[in-house]
Amino acid sequence: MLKIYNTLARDKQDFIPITPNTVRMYVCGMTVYDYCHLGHARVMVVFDMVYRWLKASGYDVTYVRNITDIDDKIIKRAAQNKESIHALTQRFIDAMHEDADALGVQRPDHEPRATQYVPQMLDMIAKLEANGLAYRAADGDVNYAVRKFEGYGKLSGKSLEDLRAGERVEVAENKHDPLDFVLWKHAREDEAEEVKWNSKWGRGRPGWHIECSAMGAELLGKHFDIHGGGADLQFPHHENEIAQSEGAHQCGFVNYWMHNGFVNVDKEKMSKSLGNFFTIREVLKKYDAEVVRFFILRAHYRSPLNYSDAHLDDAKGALTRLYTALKATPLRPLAAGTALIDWSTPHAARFKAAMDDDFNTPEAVAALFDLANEVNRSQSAAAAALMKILAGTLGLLQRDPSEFLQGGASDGVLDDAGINTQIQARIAAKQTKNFAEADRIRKELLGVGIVLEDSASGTTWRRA
RNA sequence: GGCGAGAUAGCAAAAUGGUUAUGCAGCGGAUUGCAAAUCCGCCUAUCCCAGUUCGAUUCUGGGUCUCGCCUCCA
Repeated sequence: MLKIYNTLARDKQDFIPITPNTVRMYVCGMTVYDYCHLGHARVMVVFDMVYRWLKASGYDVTYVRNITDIDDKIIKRAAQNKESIHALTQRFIDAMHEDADALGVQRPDHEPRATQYVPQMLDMIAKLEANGLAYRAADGDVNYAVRKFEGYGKLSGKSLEDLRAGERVEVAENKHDPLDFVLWKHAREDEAEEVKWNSKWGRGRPGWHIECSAMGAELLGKHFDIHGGGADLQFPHHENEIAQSEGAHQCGFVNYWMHNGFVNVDKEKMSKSLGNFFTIREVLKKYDAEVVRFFILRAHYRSPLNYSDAHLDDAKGALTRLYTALKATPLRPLAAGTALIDWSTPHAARFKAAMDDDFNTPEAVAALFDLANEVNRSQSAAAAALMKILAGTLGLLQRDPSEFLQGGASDGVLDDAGINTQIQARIAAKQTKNFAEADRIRKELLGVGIVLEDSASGTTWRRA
């Protein structure tokens, strides 16, 4: 039985889908005005892992991850760049897809863009207004009346009183309550026509929170199973989504809320404002994308994940051990697909128990290492095949081992042919017992990051 | 200030009311021409103080420290 930590309950709960064997999942995606950083990588990889595990568990999953392509920062950036909103967002959507593909992140079933669902949002705002939960303020904005929604604060555990008492809540005269948030922003003179839509409340554009409520309902229904995102979205974004969706539809919205932890740098949250972020493409210049994916999955998704080169190096070494085991043992030919996994075998059972326990990937990975040990010891083709299939449910170890071990950053000094020439020269030297020469060649290669490994079946190489 | 999460060996990171986490690093052995890889064995832990208990790293209370949210944030 799969258990999921539900932020709403602050506890692990048995996962029971609304419709048997079916899972409908929505994850808050990116605001596309810049390149994705490692924090975004974590959300994508974590929920890709969830998506894969749900499918491996036999569920028919519909996964939606939205794209926010209209918002203040986008408008500002486009103006700075003197380019259209559409050109800007399309550029960074393409970049995001490149990054996601590199990290082995499967495309969600739907990637709705906010700008394509404005009518649905307007519809929803109208419902909220009809239900007495929205009002048009003096400045022309349509706001959500937080005080009118009874359950406000149930996700984040905050009470309206506490929030109001907080020093950082701004007082805005146009709002009935400082915590009221914008559903529809009135059009501003200085903004491009491209960001203005007609509505019964006048020209304008949607507030941020309404897009997720509207697109979730459109693509998954008013009531669905899982909603995910970074822990920083818990409040106010997800709290507001609940207020909007339940307020408009007058029914339950999401059963399980999942929030992943941050990527930190020196124990501080990686963020744009602190300037301590690393973009995915920047990191991928130094590290293999699968190493980055492995680095993310080696920690539990709710724990903080500290980023540093030392940790990436460590992840690389660990992943190398797994691929080395696969390299040494031929796989028993098996068609892909989890239907062939015998979950009763000890390693598979341990792996499954770990994954079913709130997606405990560190424990699942530990099972993989134990399996690698067995593979190395027994040279069992079946064990190697099991290892690869289990890892596949995490999106790992699917490449040819040699590609992984020999790939990566080449310093350009030697190509494969050059390396093989050196290896042949060393074999010749060894045959004449000229070990000094053989060692010299090996040392020379090591100097350019090539490690030679002799075995009964010959000499192979990998990059350090 | 309000609310929440967490403190595990040199580093990273799980789990557990008593019994091996796991990876990297380190040490010893096997193997190797020597290495590397691999195998076998070993070493280094549970922030502090009380309490519950036959027994607590695990539960309870207090403390210290760290981080996050309360403003855009994945």
